Amino acid sequence: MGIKERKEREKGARREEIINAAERIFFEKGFAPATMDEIAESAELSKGTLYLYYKSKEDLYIAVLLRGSEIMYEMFKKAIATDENPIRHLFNLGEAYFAYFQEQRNYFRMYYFLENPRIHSQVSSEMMEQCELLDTRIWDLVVGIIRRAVEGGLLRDDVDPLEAGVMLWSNSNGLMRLIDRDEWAWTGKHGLNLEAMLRKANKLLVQAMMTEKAKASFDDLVTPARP
Amino acid sequence: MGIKERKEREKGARREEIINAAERIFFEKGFAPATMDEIAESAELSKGTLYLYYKSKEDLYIAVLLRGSEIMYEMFKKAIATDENPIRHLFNLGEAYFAYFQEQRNYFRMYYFLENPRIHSQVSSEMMEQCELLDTRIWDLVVGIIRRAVEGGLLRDDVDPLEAGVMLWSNSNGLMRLIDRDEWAWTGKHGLNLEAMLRKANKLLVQAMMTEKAKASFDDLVTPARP
Amino acid sequence: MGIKERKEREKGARREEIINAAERIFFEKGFAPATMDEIAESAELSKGTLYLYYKSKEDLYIAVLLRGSEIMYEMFKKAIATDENPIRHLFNLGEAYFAYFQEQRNYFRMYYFLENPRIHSQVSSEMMEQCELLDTRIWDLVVGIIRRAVEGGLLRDDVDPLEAGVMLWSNSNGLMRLIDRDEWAWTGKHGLNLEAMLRKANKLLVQAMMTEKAKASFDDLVTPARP
Amino acid sequence: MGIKERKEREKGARREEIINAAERIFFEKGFAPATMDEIAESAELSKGTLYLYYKSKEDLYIAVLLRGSEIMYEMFKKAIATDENPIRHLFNLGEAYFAYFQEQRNYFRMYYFLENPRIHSQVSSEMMEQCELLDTRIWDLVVGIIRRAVEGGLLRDDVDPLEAGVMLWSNSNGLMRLIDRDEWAWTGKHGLNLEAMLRKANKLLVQAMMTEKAKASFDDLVTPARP
DNA sequence: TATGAATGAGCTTTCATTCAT
DNA sequence: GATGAATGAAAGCTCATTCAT
Repeated sequence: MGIKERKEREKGARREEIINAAERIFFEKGFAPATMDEIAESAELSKGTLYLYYKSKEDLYIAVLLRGSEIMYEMFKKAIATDENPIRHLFNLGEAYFAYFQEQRNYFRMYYFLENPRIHSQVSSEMMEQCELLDTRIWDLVVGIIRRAVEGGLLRDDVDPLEAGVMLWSNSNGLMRLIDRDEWAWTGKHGLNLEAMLRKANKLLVQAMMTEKAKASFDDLVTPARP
Repeated sequence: MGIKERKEREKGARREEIINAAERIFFEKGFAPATMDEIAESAELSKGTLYLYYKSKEDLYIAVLLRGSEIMYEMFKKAIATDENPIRHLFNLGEAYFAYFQEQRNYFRMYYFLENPRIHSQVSSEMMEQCELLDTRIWDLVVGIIRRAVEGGLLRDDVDPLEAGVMLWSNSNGLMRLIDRDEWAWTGKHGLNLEAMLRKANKLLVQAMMTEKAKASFDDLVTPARP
Repeated sequence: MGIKERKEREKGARREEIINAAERIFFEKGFAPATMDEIAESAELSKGTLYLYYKSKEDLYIAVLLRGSEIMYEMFKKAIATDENPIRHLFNLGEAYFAYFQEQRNYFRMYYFLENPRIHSQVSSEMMEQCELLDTRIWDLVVGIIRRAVEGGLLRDDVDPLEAGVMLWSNSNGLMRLIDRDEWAWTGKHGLNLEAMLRKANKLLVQAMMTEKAKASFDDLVTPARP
Repeated sequence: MGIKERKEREKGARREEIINAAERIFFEKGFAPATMDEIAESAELSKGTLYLYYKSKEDLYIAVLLRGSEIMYEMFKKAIATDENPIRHLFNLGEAYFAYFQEQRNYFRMYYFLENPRIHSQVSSEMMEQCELLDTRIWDLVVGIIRRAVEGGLLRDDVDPLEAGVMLWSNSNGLMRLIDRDEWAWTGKHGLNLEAMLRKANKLLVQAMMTEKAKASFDDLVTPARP
């Protein structure tokens, strides 16, 4: 009975190896320029074997992407695994997202390059489902935090948790893309500190949604629980 | 000497025709799926002639993009060609950008697809220069408005005009991309009004940068000068 | 000693199952588009097992074909298992072949697709032998009938039984292929009744080979024995 | 003005060269095993150029086939370009078809291999039209001869010209395929003269359709006009 | 200047067959 | 005997770019 299990394990391991290889190539070249030949070679497998484990190049891309989302999810969970107040958690999430952006820049880029609709339309439904599942889990987490902040009287009660989340998220993305693509231009030529701006903009948005009471004790709220 | 001028004029006209054709194709298909054959056919020119006027497919793409920036620049200029106060002008610029996003969606998309690093790296230096020139003109305009708002005591004097501009711009972009790509998901499934959110977020950011005095007369500042 | 027999029986049964599956797939898709994977799946066996029982895809194709020939042979035997006269038997065979064509169209088509020389050259010698064996049995049967007709003074004695058989058979095939492939064209566009033509042509050929005596009593000869 | 013509001529010549090369490869290997690479190499052209002149492998196959049909058409026209009687013309056509079969065996085979429906469905409409045009011309010729024979009182007036033509043609095809595939078996092993049988069967069919008057003077009718 | 024929590298996917377990 | 993972060759088609005319 151990045989079946071992086979399962090996199969899983093989899938891992393939993703590892695909990751190396996609990170380096992006989607279109990457070739299945390169990935196969990098995985030290035949091209045919790749297709034994993943239905298409697009699926493989998504599989790598999912790994990135998984990482992000874990980072987010850890960011709120404290007994701090929701506002603090919200800032923690912002920091976690920024850390993800900085530490896992390759995944971040893959996610954005995903915009190419051609990839989107070729992905198998299984992969799609996994994507959506993970997406949902991440959003649930974020929205949950904001809701708690509203319920706790820290954010104004006319704040829609999802709306607030989307607003902060898209604001972050706008600046992150800037940092990713043009940091040299803005920082070097114009002396901007884009990272600080990102934090500032988010802080402004959050403050604008806070109740008067919360604003009054803002420093307390956003100071790490244990210095 | 008239001959030389005529030749110049004709050359310019031919370049226009080519961009017109390229635009039609790129708008319809995006970068990669568009082919030089299609563009040549649409321009009623031979493929070889295309290369006589533009060095590469990438250059052609950028040429179309530049036209979009030109349009944006004109819209921006018009948006501040009133004798309103700078805060009002700032909101006008925001609206102009949103109008550009809505009315010139094709250019907006082309601009973002530009992120693909492959395109970036193949563009000729002449094109690059033109891009930067136009970029500068647009940013000068935006930054100028914000500077005047600071100088006029409407925005706090610790506000860096460029920083503020970039912040508002990237915040807008983040939400615009969302609208462009996933509006159906966020609006349909979750009932969000992304357009309203965009305006709200920008307003919050601007308010957060306003002086107390300006905030007090906010409604006056942002009400159109003459109804 | 029972063990060996059981094993034999099981082996035979397994071969049957495989042919059943191969048949389903080949009938549906033809030779080239059918894949060993599909056949294996349809047989609920592993691909490797297929190769344990049949040397190649081609062999499997021939194995299915043989089953078709077997059916044809049985139909032919039944067609002459009456105590009618040889001319009647000859027409019975013609009808049997047509019935085979109509009822077992899939086998008929497989047989003709066999013309592809690629298949031919990959078949194992064992399969080839079986093919020839069955072929011989069928031809013996046909030739036997014609010989009896000659010996019985119904067909002219300058008629070579094998030659006559081949003539009738190839004439039938020519029209059957037409029916199978292009019936809609000839029937629909030109109003031909290809089935009637097939019968007519064969009848003409047989009549042309009959003795004067037999021709005189043609109607008696070809009227079913018992109405 | 000569330039345009020369270009036209060269383009035509290039198409010819490509067909020549395709012919060599298709004759040797058949459709599926032939590769565009081989054809390109044989044509001393790049693969891309092939696709400049022909839309697909299938189209190229049909183009070669059309050449075969053209040859057949010319042979048929020549076969009846005498002032002989229609019955004689009919036999001439039979001989011409057999000559085509013998001398242009490769084209004959290509035509039959065409049965593969996969080829059929991929052919461009222009090619299809050309095929049908040529087909029609050939059939018009055959049917015209038979009609004249009926009108001249040589064939019975219940003979449908098209039906008679199809009957003779499919009968011929049945035997030709046999000759092409299995001559060695039937001739070598069983001593049949398939070629003679083909002539005999057709003769029997024609005779069976002749009027009594014509049958009486059969020898006169089918003896070449000028020995 | 304008043409358009020619190039040829490049890419994903399929599948019969093998072989270690 | 049975498995099924792994192979790797094969193949059609596209397209940006060049260059002789």
